[in-house]
Amino acid sequence: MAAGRKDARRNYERLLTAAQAAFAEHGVGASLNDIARNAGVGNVTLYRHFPTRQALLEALLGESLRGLRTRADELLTSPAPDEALSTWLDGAVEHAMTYRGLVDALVDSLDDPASDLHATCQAVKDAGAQLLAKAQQAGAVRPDLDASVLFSLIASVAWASERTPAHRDQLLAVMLDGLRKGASPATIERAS
Amino acid sequence: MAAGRKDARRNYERLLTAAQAAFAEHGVGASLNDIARNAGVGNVTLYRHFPTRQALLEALLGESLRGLRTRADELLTSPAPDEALSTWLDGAVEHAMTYRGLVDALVDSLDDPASDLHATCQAVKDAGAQLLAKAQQAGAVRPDLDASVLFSLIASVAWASERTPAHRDQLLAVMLDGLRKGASPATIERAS
DNA sequence: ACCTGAACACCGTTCAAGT
DNA sequence: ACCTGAACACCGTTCAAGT
Repeated sequence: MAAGRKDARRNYERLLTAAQAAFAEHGVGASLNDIARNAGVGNVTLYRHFPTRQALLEALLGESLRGLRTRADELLTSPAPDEALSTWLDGAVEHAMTYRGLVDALVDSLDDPASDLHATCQAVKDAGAQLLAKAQQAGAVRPDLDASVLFSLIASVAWASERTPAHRDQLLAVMLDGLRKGASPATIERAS
Repeated sequence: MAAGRKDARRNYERLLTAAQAAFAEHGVGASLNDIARNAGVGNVTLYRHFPTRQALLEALLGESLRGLRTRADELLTSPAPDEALSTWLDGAVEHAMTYRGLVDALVDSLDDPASDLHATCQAVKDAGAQLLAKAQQAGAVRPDLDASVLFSLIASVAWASERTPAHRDQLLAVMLDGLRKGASPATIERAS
């Protein structure tokens, strides 16, 4: 959004403001027509600036989500890798709960290289990978997990917490304890 | 569906068959108009038999979901409460993954007493409650959890597993280990 | 009683023009 | 260049009639 006509820039900003309000109120499934109308703009103008819903989410949340990577870099210097990972996971879950339904979009984007949110989600996943690896090297976290599963864990806790906010702390606690190398071995017995 | 006109009964069956196929293919968000059309029936006929989408899901899955309660009763006699709970949770997660998006409907129904799926979800939750209590009494599971959180845990694992089936076993393993009283019980007060 | 086709108010997306 | 109103094909839901 560097150059361009003055009204174009103004419309871009108006659309972001309206989208932020709509997503906050109705979740990420909010009507795009409503967003355009509330921005005082034709619906095609919205589509030109943001070809997909993910593009809108990326514009609104990309910077803040990529901030999780910076945060991970800081936490990598921590002397307690277990605690560093826990702290980071707590923040990641919080970010994934920014809007209702956001976590669905994030998970879908990670699978879809064509999504406008893909690179951002990948950055979050990579940030988690580093903290996970360090905690695993320190023997604080079970070794049979990779960053992909860690992303799923964040998403699952965020998804459930979004629906039942009162459960958030306990869901997180169960996940964190489950990540730690327990006294009981990792393998589970499935009915055969 | 005991009495009624012959064509009404036939339409009811046809709708269930079409709904099952549609949900299996497109998830629980499948078009109701499509279901009616594939059943060779007017759309209003669908609405009369099944006033809501949840009513359709209840008709398709109610019996099988309530089977989780019977299964829990059986498992209550097991001498290993920890294993009994794990086995039951594995099955509950499986049931919640029957259709794409089903877990969303289940969680919503539990919160909403007016939902046609509410009683069924409540039965599942109650079934889990018994196994959870027994495992907690045996000291095999952390005491700071109730059946409501357990339901959220099932739902969260089912939700993530549905999107990434390859993660299912590991997500379940992390949850099960997190449920167990770990060697690092930060949140658990010890009575010594 | 039980059914149906057609209408209604939405949705996302794309069109043909306007300045 | 950048914009807009109107159209298109959908959706769930409800209508006015039909047998």
